[in-house]
Amino acid sequence: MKLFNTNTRSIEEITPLHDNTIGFYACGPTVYATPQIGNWVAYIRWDALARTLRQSFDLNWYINITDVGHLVSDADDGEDKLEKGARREGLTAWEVAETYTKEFVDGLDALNISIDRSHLVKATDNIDEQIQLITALEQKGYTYIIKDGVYFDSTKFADYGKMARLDIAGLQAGARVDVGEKKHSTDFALWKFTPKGQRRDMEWDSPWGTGFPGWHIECSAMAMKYLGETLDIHAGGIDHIPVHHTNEIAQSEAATGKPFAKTWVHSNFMLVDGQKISKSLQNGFTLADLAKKGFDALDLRMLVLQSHFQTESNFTWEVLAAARTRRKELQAAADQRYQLHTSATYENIDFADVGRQIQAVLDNNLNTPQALALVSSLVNDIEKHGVSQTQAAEFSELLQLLDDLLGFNVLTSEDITGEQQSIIQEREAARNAKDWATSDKLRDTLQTEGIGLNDTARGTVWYRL
RNA sequence: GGCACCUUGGCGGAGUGGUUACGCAGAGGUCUGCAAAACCUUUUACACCGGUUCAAUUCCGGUAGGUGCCUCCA
Repeated sequence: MKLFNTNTRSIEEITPLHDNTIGFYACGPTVYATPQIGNWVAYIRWDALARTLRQSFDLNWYINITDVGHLVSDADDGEDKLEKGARREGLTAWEVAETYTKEFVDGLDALNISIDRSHLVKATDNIDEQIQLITALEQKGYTYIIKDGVYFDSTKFADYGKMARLDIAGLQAGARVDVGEKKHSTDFALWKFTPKGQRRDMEWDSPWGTGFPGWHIECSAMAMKYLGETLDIHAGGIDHIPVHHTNEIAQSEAATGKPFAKTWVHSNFMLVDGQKISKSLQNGFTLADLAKKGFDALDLRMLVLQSHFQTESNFTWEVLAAARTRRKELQAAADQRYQLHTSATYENIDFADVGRQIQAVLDNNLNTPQALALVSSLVNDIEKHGVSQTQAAEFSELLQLLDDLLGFNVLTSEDITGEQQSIIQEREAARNAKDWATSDKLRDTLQTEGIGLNDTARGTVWYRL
């Protein structure tokens, strides 16, 4: 497949570094609060990427759980988000991490995100690896120690900020960066010391003193531990480009002397009502907020996949409702696998070809909107022509492919019950007898059971409301 | 202030140097016991101004407006 590589700003063919395996690392959540829709966007997109990659390669996908060390400011001062969250909620940092890690995993389940749950790796389970990486950097002379921690000297890494195209001089001229004791504004903490006389919920011994790892080091340490020194693909939000990914590249490549990742992909932001998601606007809706309004998490999945990952997208409740309708139409088409017709009157759809087309557009820089356009055209054709019994196998194969690639779980819906089948037949009999009262009453009965009916030329077709 | 991006029909959102994207929503009609579906029609989509070209929404330049990052964030 082809993918836009932020590092080169061009679309490139993905070819595995080793055998046929793609090592894929996506930056994960800091588990200190309930994830909101903006957070989910990236994981939904990376899931689509993963599903597409699996069609061609063996995929080895990891996401980190940042359960320590993410400071409230990239300036390396300020508090650890976990410790702050803990104080806010009267819990320990460990309890906060556990609570929100569970929420994250529950969300992955609801959104049908296909990462192996054992590949969700925690920063706190990999402290030794982080210390080892810092040690390697220290031995190569990239670090220095000041009062509050061990820092990476960004000026010793020649290509610092290359991917982000940072204008270091411009950054340093800006008055907004408070350098503090750091030697340069772009230097960053590798290890932070627990302040004298304090105790943190989360702290570890290290060669430099008791403390905790910086935010950036965990990603490098875990990515390289699980996937090797050079990753095939590293993903994250576009906001990570200038600081987090810039620092990951610097510390990883300084330590190994090898490229950290071959391909970098970045997910653009989703706005809400055209504005950025922020606490003050209270527009950071959670999956629970969606559920309260009667939406399924998969409706959000549809909304997100309707736009391309590199473009800025927009969330409104109206758009979410449109996405829900679109998803239900897809489900209704899939449910016709239980209602195959025997008539030769209707045109056969070339399901295999549709599948190939969908794969092709996804292989072309993960064009999910075009894939969904093809799906919708297919849905229209199915509504029009139905699916013939002679095509049962091809149709099932295509539905399986759609579930594999897009993850809407269309194959999980069950056939209607025998009782419901009988009601449909009774209604047919009533209609033939022109007993409209009975006919309508039976239709209402099914409606209360969540089944809608269409009386098509092929006969009555049911769908789930 | 520095850097980058965007501007497509009521909303969302692809794509293309000359052909209906697609979805949702609205209006009228055909059909139907009704409903739904289907079908037909409909509201002359590509910010504006120039340029290149036989031809630009699609390439180039400018103008206007918007957004993002630089500061927690996907």
